[in-house]
Order: sequence, then structure tokens, then C-alpha cells
Amino acid sequence: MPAAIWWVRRDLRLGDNQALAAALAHGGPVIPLFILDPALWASAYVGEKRLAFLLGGLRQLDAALRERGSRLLVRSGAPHEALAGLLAESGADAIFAEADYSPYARRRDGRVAARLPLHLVDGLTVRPPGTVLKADGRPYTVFTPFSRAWKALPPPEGRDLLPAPRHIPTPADLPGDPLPDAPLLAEGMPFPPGEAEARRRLEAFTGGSGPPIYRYHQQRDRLDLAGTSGLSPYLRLGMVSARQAVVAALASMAAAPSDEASKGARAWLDELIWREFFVHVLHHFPHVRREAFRPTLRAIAWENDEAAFAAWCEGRTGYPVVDAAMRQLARTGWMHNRARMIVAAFLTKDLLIDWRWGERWFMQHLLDGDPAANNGGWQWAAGTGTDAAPYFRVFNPVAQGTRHDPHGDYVRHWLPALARVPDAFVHRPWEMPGEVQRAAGCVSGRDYPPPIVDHRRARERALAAYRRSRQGT
DNA sequence: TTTTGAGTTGTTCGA
DNA sequence: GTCGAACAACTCAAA
Repeated sequence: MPAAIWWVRRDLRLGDNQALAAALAHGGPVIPLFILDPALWASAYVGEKRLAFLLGGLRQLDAALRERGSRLLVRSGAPHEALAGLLAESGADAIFAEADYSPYARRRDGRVAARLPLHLVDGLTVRPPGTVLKADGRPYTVFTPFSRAWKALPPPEGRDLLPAPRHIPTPADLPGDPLPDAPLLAEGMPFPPGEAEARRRLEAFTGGSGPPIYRYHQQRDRLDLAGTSGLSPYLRLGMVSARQAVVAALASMAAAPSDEASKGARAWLDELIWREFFVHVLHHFPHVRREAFRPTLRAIAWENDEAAFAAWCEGRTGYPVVDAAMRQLARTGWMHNRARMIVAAFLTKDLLIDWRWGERWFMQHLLDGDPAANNGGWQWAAGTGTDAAPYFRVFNPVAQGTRHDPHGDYVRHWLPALARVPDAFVHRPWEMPGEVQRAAGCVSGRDYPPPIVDHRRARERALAAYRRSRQGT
């Protein structure tokens, strides 16, 4: 049998990999290939942290392949050219890859499929776009009915999960390019790349007795606790499959010792379904990548103040919960989901800066930066997306901080200047009397910036700008 | 076609 | 400090 190419894109795993399984089922040798695509390297939506995570993941994948008689071949260039070259050199007659639905991925794969034998296989989601539709055949644009329809379909089961192949026959003589050196992932990086780490995290979150998933609904919004799965970067690059995650969530639900515990598992499953929802939304409405989903909110007169944007990026807005979160992002490539909502609301509503600026910044810095989920999240926060956001849903950064970081542990961790600020002022340090500021070693304007906007006034400004957009259209 | 119920995550004010 | 009401209006999904 001629060889088949397993084209790795965002499925850096050997377990439960349908594209790899299809390549093996082709019957001949399998060539695992990753293409260093210059278009991605140059994109304004890619940053060095995620690239480093990707490169680290590729090294892990290569090591795992070598234990199975194979290896990862790396080639540089435009995908259709790299693939055409490799097909000719190797005599392979088929390419298998996990389908990806972002606008760029669809263009890229369309170019390849037009001239080469490309076979796309499911795996990015449990339910691919087109399989969850309303009775009239159109896609859902509201989450709750989407999730009901999603759950009504037959659930994936443990026996559906494909085991990692024991042996992968691969030709030894094909020359590849070296993987570029990753900008060093800091020692003690909170997200070590690789499938083994992803599986370990999924097991720690959902398995054993009394796992965190059973407290997820209670703790997930707490900035100061580790109540989330920490799996998003791994899902982003397919170091764990969506199906593996859903199967684990369903198993936890079935085994829940109490109603309360099963609420936690259900809440986490809903988050996985949100991920699928946004993949579907971007697939069916690719224009959301460029503009608001809601036509009436395409005319907002953004302020787009460059200095304010820089303060937001660098975490010096004077609102501790915003600044702590932005520093967590810059430092670790990850941000708590609640914090993402808070900083996104602050950028769009308090600073009246175009959500696309924030979307781009997140893509440049998040390890888990995903075109669909990131766009969906930003449009949700800006109120321009599929969610019918009431116009009055404007976050108060002080209230959010107090509620979700009640002791200030989170902000103190990322903002050492606040270390000795009393709890009562830790989310609004500018209100400290001068004497308390000096005692705490945190003088406004010297040790920590004063707030760059007054929230009350900013809120009114945002409401007015949104109202004008609605009324003008 | 019409109707009806509902929509992730909030804030503020006044009693 | 706590509690309930008010904050508008629209669109979607499904019967």
C-alpha cells in the first residue's frame, strides 16, 4: 500500500486521534507531518507564547512518535506546496487531517483539497458544524437551545475513544526541516506542553474521589482559587480531544455522589458545549471575525484612545482586578475566565475601545487563543455577539473584584504594590486615606496608578454610545 | 403564520 | 448590611 500523510495541525496527540487512525487504516506507512506555515508565523493574531507552547508540544509529540517506531517530519512553506512536494517524494497517495473551521483554515484546506487528495476527519469538536441545527435546518444563534439540541444527540462513550496506536510504521529516509528554537518557556511554566500533561490534568480534574469538577460550579468564578480545569491550552492544540473531555465530564456526572456534585460536572460540560457553540457560530457566520454579530451594534463610536489601550495592555489602569489579570496574562499566557470577562468589559465599556483591539491582544498572548472561542468571548463581553445582552450589563470592576477575590489574594499576588493594603481597600486603593496609604507603602500615583477613568462616568458614556448605535441603525 | 416564553455570567437605588 | 425592584427592548426558538 502507498503511504499516507497524517497532517498535524491542532491535534497534537496520539490518543483518540481520528485523523491518525484514518491514516493508519489506509493500510500503508504513515508520515506524521507538521508544516511551519509562514502565513501563521506572520499573523498579527499569533504570539510567541503560544508558538513556544506549540513548539514544545511538537517536541513532545515527536518523542511519543519515536517510542512507536515513527517520528514527526517538519517542513516549511505554503501547505499546498509542502504537501505536493512530500507526496511526490514519498509516493504517498492520501493526506488525512483533522478538520478545522476557522476562516483561515478553511481557505488553506480548500487550496490543498483543490489539487491534492486531502481527507478531513472529525475531532476538533464532538459535534462538527452542520450537525446541530434547528428544525428548519438553520444554525442556532442562541446558546441555550443549541446546548439542548447538542445534548439530545447520542452522547460519546468511553468505548468510542480511540487508543493511542502502539506502532506507527514510518519511512525513515525523508528529510525534514529542524523545528525552530522556541523562545524559552520559563522554568516552572504553569502549562508544560504535551499530551501526557493534558491527560494528567483531565484525570486530576475529573477522576479519583471528590475531584475538583464536583466543586466547579461553586469555585470556578473565584479568582483566588484554582477551581478551573486549566485545560484550555491543551484543548486548543488538541493535546486532549474534545471527546475525551466530554466523556470524562459525562462519567463524572454519572458517578456524582450528590446532586450538588453533579451540578459541578454539568457546569463544566456546559463550558465544553460553549466551546463547540462558538466553533459553529464562526463556521456559519464567518463575518463575525471582522464585525459585530448584531448589525445594530456595528456603529458604536469607539474612543480608541491609544494611551488608555497601552495602560490596559500593561496592567496599569488603576483598577487592581483589571491590572492583576492583565499581568497574569502577560506573564503566564493564561487568564482566569472570570478575569477575562472583567478586563474585556473594562476595555469595551469603561474605556470604550473597540473589542477587536482586545481580541487581537488576547490572541497574541493567550496560550489557548482560539479564533472561535476568543471572538465569541469578546463579542459576548462587548454585547455585540449572539447573546441578547441587556444593555445595562456593565461590569463594575470594584464590585467584580470584591465578589470574586474577596480577600484580595489574587490582586496582591500579581500587584506586589498592594501587598500591605488592607482588605477593605484592596480593590479600590485610591479611596485609602493618605495616612493609610503611607502605612501600607502604597501611595497613589507613586506606588500604584490612580484610576484612569471614573467608572460611573465611563458607564454612562458607554451606555450612551451603545444607545446611539442602536438608534442610528 | 402567530404567539409565547425566554435569553451565561450585572448594577444601582431605595426601603 | 440586606433585599427586591428597576433598568428597555429585541430577537430567537419552538409550539
